[in-house]
Amino acid sequence: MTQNVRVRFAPSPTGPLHIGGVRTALFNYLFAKKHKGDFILRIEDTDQNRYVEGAEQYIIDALNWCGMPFDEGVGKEGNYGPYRQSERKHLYKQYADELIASGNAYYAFDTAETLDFHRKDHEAKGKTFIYNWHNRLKLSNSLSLSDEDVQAKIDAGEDYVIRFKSPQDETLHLKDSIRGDIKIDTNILDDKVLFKSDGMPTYHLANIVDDHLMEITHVIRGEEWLPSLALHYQLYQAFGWKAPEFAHLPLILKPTGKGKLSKRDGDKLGFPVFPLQWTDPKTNDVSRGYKEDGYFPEAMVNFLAFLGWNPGTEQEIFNMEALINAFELERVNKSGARFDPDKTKWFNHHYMQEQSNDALAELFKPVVDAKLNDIANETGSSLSNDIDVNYIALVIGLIKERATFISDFWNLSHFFFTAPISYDEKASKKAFKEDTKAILSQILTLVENTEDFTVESLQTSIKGWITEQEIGFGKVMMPLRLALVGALQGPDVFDIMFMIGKAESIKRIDAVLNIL
RNA sequence: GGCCCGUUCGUCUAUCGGCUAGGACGCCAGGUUUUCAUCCUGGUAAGAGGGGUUCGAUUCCCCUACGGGCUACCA
Repeated sequence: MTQNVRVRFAPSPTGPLHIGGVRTALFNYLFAKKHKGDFILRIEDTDQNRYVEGAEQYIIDALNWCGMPFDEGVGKEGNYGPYRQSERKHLYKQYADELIASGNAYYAFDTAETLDFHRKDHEAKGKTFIYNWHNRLKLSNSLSLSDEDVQAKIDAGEDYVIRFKSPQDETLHLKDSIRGDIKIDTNILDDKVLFKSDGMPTYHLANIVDDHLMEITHVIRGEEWLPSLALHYQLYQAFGWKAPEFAHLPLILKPTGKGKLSKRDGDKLGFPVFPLQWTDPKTNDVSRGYKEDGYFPEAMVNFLAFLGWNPGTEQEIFNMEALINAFELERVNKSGARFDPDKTKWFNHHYMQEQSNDALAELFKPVVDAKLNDIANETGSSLSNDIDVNYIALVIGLIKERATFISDFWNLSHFFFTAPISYDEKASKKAFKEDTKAILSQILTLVENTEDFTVESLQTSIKGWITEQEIGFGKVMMPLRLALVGALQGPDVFDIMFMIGKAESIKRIDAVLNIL
């Protein structure tokens, strides 16, 4: 009987999740769903100093927006809760004690100042201070002090931490599903703090205890945890527990410059690094999000999946279901991936085309209403500010292939809703010639005389007239377009006329005739 | 500094000893659209360097260089 796959995403609520974190969550989610397993959200809030209000809810909202809901976690209690480490506080001490009893850990009383002094002192000599076998006995802990002294210190209420007793002269053989075998000499490992003087466990202890208690089978996390793997392996060994499989994901690097993508890069480099907008509760600074910038979650997920993973085929468009089917940990890369905002846009353009015109119209309608309202206020004219959503959907059908974001819509479609208030200068020079007035007045007559105002009949009558008169198409179509749109851009001229209707078409041609 | 991980077009990547080194984004050119964009076609551009192993290395090993991570009573 094979064990049911259980993976967890275990962020720390120190702020909004950035796309590196989202990618880690995504790979966990894909792996879980691929194996019909469970995806668990555990909040690692053992550092009370770094807790940020709202961060936890943000993480949950972000996962939901991306379409990767968790099966168990905060607010979705399963059989392994609670899922917030702060609420599991009472659990950890006994495990730390167990390690002391088995000789795998010890009490340490060194103050932060002492340790700090040693670190600075070593640094000044070009060395690194490591708290382990080679200097343990010179420091203040239950290995260097007598049992009575230790007891006395504890009884006196002196602060202490519990440290892992890292072994000497051993070679650890670690396994990582992505990187293969890694050998580590235990002599260079330090005696990490497992239990803090504030009564909270550190990440290392809490993580191992919870992963064990929650029966996590695969730990998929960022590469920044690779150096801790040796400690974690040893902890499983010390407890006599079976270790899960580990997979360390490559990091996401800045688009330009050095280092891994950081939370601050977004606002600096002009693209979002967060899935959703985030307002810092302390400073009120707002950081933009993919959602608010107009990205579809499918586009972000698709793009993120390809940062460090690929299916081995030439297919690049994958929705969540397809990703779940294709995903394999074995095909995750080892090297860090530079983040490329341009490619995200390309994905967004693709997913834009897959959206229905009706759904997009619902989203675009408020924008149209607001814009028309602004124009009405500015010009004093009375424009309808309640455009039929079906009309908007038709407009979107004509323009969406040229849009990457919904925010592109207005610039691509304003002439469907309101007459041009000015004519592009360069375009005017190109389109308005001496004979334009004569030509346009003829067109005006044609338009006026078009009984059934359809694209076909307009086409037949205008194109027919042009052919008949033996004038160049450009001489007619360019000024006509300029009259309707205000610039030399946009969809087919006849589509535009049909959409805005006969009266409005006549009005716009007339307006140009008056200024020529 | 120490330890660990990595290194193919500008970027994301394919290749699991035998290829004219493939695809995508970007960029450039042409075509469609007498507009603009989309779209289509084509082009541009790469296995860090040096040693091995091998009939043959981008692929395996070593060294160097470079990049990245970690080095907290943070996760």
